[in-house]
Amino acid sequence: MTSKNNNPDAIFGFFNEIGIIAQLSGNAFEKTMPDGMTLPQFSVLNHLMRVGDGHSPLRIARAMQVTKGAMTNTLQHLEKKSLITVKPDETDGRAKRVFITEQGRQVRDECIASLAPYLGRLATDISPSELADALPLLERVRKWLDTAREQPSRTSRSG
Amino acid sequence: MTSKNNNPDAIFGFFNEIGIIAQLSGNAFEKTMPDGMTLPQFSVLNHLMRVGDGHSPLRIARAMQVTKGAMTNTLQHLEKKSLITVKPDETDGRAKRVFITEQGRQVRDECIASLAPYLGRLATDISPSELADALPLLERVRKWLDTAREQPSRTSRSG
DNA sequence: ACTATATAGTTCGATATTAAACTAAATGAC
DNA sequence: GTCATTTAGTTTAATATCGAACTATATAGT
Repeated sequence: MTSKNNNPDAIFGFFNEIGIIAQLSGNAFEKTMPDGMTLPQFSVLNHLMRVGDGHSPLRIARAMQVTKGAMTNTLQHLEKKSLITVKPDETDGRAKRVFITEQGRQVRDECIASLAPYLGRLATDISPSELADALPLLERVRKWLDTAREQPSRTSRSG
Repeated sequence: MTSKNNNPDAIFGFFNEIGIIAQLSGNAFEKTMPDGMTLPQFSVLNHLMRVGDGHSPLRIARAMQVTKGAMTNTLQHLEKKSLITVKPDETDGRAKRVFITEQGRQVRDECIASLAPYLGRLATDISPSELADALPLLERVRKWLDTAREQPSRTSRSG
């Protein structure tokens, strides 16, 4: 009887798995992290290292696909731990600029290091190339969702 | 220089996309939902319809891969809205049994119905069969995470 | 029976998320 | 220059999550 329309089922199953994986992997991640490092905090730290720092909170929020309120929260935590510094933007009085500190770099490196054993175990059972093969579809889905989200109001983007 | 070790990158990218998709799809889902229906609440409702009701909160929590605390919270919300009823288990004084109400069934059906247009738009751009093709890998990853999670303590499972 | 342990569920504290209201500064109309 | 609109960031109120502490019941060992 479930063959009536299998489309919804496939889509549903897909997003259901995605949701559970996100949750389980996030938990596993934070459990391997030193201190009280959380996934969003690490993501920002990692972002600052990869694409460079000095950008505005809003720009980082868009890159991470979270709201600016969420980014304010995350940045406040990181700043309290002295892993980043936030300075006012000289040329724009309402903007700020985010910089990673030396301590922030160290912590980020430690996080990556402490993650290695776990990733190694994962790679033993599920080959990274398989994961890589799935990436194009995931990116397509993510971009579709991102676009669909902005269709109604067409705010933001291109920040 | 990023070619030094591409394994972590592939794995990282995979889970990063997964995380963002989970977040965006969850938001999109809740935006199309009537009332204040949330994804976890709907998931429980849907679960009760698909596998049948009368099970314990802990069993449902395990099926959804969340903690029992999270399930307590979700069930309390659903019960407040009269979408489920929770009765004591006759044969086990510390357990409860969860039942979906008639109103719960209706709301669940309305949720599915209100979701259809969105799924239709999605299916136009990304074929459901592509999503279905990705399912086996996702399931494998999910199960791996689930197993790895329980390796240290070996609690629960098989509820 | 008594005691120790395990299980079911709740509560608490920390974290996160969104959406919406709000403040402050920049930009544009005129 | 003045006023309206947009943009950057914060704050607030819901919701959710986890993990750990806690209560109550069941089970096992002796």
